[in-house]
Amino acid sequence: MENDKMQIGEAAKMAGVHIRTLHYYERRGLLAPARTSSNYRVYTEDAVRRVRFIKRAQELGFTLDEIGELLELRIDARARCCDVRVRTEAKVADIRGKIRTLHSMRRSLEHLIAGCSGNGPVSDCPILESLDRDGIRR
Amino acid sequence: MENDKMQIGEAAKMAGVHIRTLHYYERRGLLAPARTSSNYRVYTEDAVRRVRFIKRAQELGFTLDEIGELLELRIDARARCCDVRVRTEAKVADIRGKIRTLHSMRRSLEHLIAGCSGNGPVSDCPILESLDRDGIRR
DNA sequence: CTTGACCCTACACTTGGGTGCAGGGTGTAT
DNA sequence: ATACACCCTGCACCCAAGTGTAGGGTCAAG
Repeated sequence: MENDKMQIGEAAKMAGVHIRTLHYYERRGLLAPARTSSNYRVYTEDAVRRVRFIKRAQELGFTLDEIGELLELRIDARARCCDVRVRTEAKVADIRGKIRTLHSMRRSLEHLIAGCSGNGPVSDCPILESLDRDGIRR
Repeated sequence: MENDKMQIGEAAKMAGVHIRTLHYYERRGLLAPARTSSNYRVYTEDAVRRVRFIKRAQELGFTLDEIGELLELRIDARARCCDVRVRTEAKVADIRGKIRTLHSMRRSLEHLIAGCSGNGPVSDCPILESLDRDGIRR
């Protein structure tokens, strides 16, 4: 019955994070574990699931602030599914923008590489020359 | 003859950066301007070109450390063009990896959105449920 | 000779997500 | 009773690439 109560070390291990990360999430308001009489934090399996939720949302590109909002939405009974959907769509748009930027960076670099034989002294290097002379090609 | 000598304010304006950025680059070892007798920094047009080089390389995704290496290569007479090319190719590989990660993040989020009607209370939201339950889909 | 624009250094602060360490307390097994 | 693993707090530090601010010094024009 009480076997899902654990100390911070075990909770950290189960969630796959550092103890200090749990401290940190608590400071950020993402966790609020109970305490024993000797002031030890007590975590439940729910808390561990919550931490896994946080890590997965991070992998999906959400910041801790955004994750905090998602967690609050979950608690707010008036919140609607579409609130979550809108945030997720905004994050997708965000990611699209990052991908576009990286694509143009990659194109520019590939262009530079194509103009470089790889031989000769660095003084003749067309890559360095181009960085000297040109703007970024988009 | 001496008309390419300037103070930090003018150099910053010409390079399109903040004065404090030039201080910072100097601390990072990317610049080493001469000094007047009253300890004012003196920049040449070469220095301004160097700063523009730095900014362009940053736009291409190089860190200041990597840019420092590129600048040193330029000075090293034994350095060969292919040294620069190798670094550039590594950066392209790096960018490819970032793009792949972002693509998988986007796919996962789009998958979540597709499963969400946008209606109903948040307690039924498939997006939050999925974050609770699943790992990231790649 | 004073005003204003410019410069100097050193230090602290920012964002985001933590990590490290010191100096203490707790709990249990031997 | 003491060794050992575990926990607590608070402060400082890390990365990158800067920005902000205080408290001074320099220089030219009016």
